[in-house]
Amino acid sequence: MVRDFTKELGYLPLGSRLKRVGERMQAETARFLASEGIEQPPGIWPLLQTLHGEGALTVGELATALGVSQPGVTRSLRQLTADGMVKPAPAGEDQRRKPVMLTDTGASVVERCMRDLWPHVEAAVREMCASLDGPILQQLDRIEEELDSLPLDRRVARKMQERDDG
Amino acid sequence: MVRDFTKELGYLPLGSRLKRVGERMQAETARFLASEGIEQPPGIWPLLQTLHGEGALTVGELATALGVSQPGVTRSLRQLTADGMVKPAPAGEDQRRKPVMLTDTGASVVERCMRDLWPHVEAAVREMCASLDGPILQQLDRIEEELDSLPLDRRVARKMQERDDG
DNA sequence: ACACGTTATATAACGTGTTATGTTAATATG
DNA sequence: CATATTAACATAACACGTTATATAACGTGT
Repeated sequence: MVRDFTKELGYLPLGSRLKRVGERMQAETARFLASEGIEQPPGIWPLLQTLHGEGALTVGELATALGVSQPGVTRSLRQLTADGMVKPAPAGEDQRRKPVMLTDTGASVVERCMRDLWPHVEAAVREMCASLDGPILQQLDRIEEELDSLPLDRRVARKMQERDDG
Repeated sequence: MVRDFTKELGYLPLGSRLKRVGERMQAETARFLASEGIEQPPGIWPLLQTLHGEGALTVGELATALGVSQPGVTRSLRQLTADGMVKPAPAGEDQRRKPVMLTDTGASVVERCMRDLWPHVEAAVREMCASLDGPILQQLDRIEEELDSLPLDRRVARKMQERDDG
């Protein structure tokens, strides 16, 4: 068995470990969503949520708000447009600016998530983190252990079940 | 100005935020390393460190130890071989297995990092996290604030300077 | 009116991760 | 021994992020 060097090097690999744990949580959340019939990739939700909250935004505004690159937003919007989730919004005077907004379909998908799914995801994550305390490295250790013992999609599904039972 | 929805949704976007902060720290560490003449991408160091600690490992052993996909390891090793950092290791009886090990060049690069660079990176990260306390979401908020006020490469460079001065 | 600098977005190219698949070697089974 | 199954790794294809660049639109100064 190979030693796990990331645990031996203290704070040195903190960035790497944060990234790994984050990706793992995103993947497990996506697995749960897929089981609920929602196939959008994990990274798209900050964008959809922001559009839902703000109404119409341009590529650049989204990129700045989300802290991602502009071509990445362009690409995501191209896909979401093809999926019928977003559409061009009424433009102002400046023809360079291309505001977009959610379609009715997109809005109803986001609203369904906000009403039916996110509360359980949030509760499952919060509950998993509730007993965590101390330095961030220790908290990461513990989150990894928790996910090893019960992945996030299973935790959320259990939350849904409690709701159905209660 | 667009509202930052990730901060409003509590624990829901924890995975996404962990990933973002982790990537940011990795990018800033890579910037520091580049300033020291080391151009290996951030993701390669766990692999190099593991080879340095273990001697020779196969693709599958590395993939399992690092928690990444086997083709990803294959690709990384292809590049590292081209860079002269790793080479094939003496094989056993099983002709399917292709163990690799660090070259002398690779080992000396890793050792230079371990001796001269990682201690400062680790100290900078540890110092940045030293005053953090409480739930992980709050710690992430604080790390982001710390990185906003002084990026990691600048923190490490400062650590190097203190060493030079002291 | 025109020249030039800046802004907004699309596109190109690249890097880095994954899953799926193909090939070869080794092992298990009847 | 022959065949089926599994293991190990390379390769193919794709997804998703980035930086660099191209193009169009806009603003400013002369």
